[in-house]
Amino acid sequence: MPKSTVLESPNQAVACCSPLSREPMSQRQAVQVAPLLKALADPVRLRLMSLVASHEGGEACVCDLTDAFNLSQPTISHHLKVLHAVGLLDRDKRGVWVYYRVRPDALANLGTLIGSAST
Amino acid sequence: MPKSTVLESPNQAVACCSPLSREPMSQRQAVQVAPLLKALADPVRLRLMSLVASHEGGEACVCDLTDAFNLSQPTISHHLKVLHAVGLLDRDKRGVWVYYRVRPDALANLGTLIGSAST
DNA sequence: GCAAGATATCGACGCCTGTCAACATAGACA
DNA sequence: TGTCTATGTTGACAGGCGTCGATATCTTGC
Repeated sequence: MPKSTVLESPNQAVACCSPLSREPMSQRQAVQVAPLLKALADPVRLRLMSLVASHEGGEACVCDLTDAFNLSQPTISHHLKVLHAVGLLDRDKRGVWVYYRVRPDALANLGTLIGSAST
Repeated sequence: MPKSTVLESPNQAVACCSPLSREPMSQRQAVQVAPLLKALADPVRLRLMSLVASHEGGEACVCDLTDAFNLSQPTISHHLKVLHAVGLLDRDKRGVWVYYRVRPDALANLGTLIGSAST
């Protein structure tokens, strides 16, 4: 049984932070949030997130995604792994296929932290 | 050589894009937006943005910022240049001091693009 | 003019990252 | 069992990035 050293995904850490412009961000917060943005800060991963999010049913299998790029399958798999590691994508294996789905609240929390667009 | 290919700052490009989850992002859009996120995807630059945004008057001079980090002055200057290059920070030199200010709408546009996830 | 201070640029150094080819794994089906 | 297909992992490579010390540029004041 794992001990309770929490080891939460970066996605979890964002919800606790007030918007960027609200007050000076602590180094700890910045170190937690930066990996999330770094995961998004790539054209391929941005399109992957968008493709998955806008795909019918809110999910897409890898075979759908690889066709949209002129990249090798391992490269796409690598990018999906990065997005999954930081908690932006959920992974669901059904039979031979693996379906990815945008994690609820992940993008919303990030958007709030950056823009506080809610105002 | 190409003529007047407008050369707008990445900041401008974000406003035109619909939210991530709305429809599949084009490669062109992704290539335009990624640099903005990449500029934010660093703990030091995240804190710099936050420090400037929450500083009194909405602006801060470099001397205020360097004190908040255990980093050399050239390093801070480099990070500020990155944020300024993508249009996230405005730069205003007054006398010997240089004041940085968060560019209006920059963070808001980014937040809107990222957030507003699938309802 | 010169000196001092604030900020930017340069050159170099390790480290990280995106990409691929090759291989590995795992399920479906005969 | 074995083969086929979908996906992940490994190892390697080039290029990008964060950091620093040294240096340059600019502004104020003498």
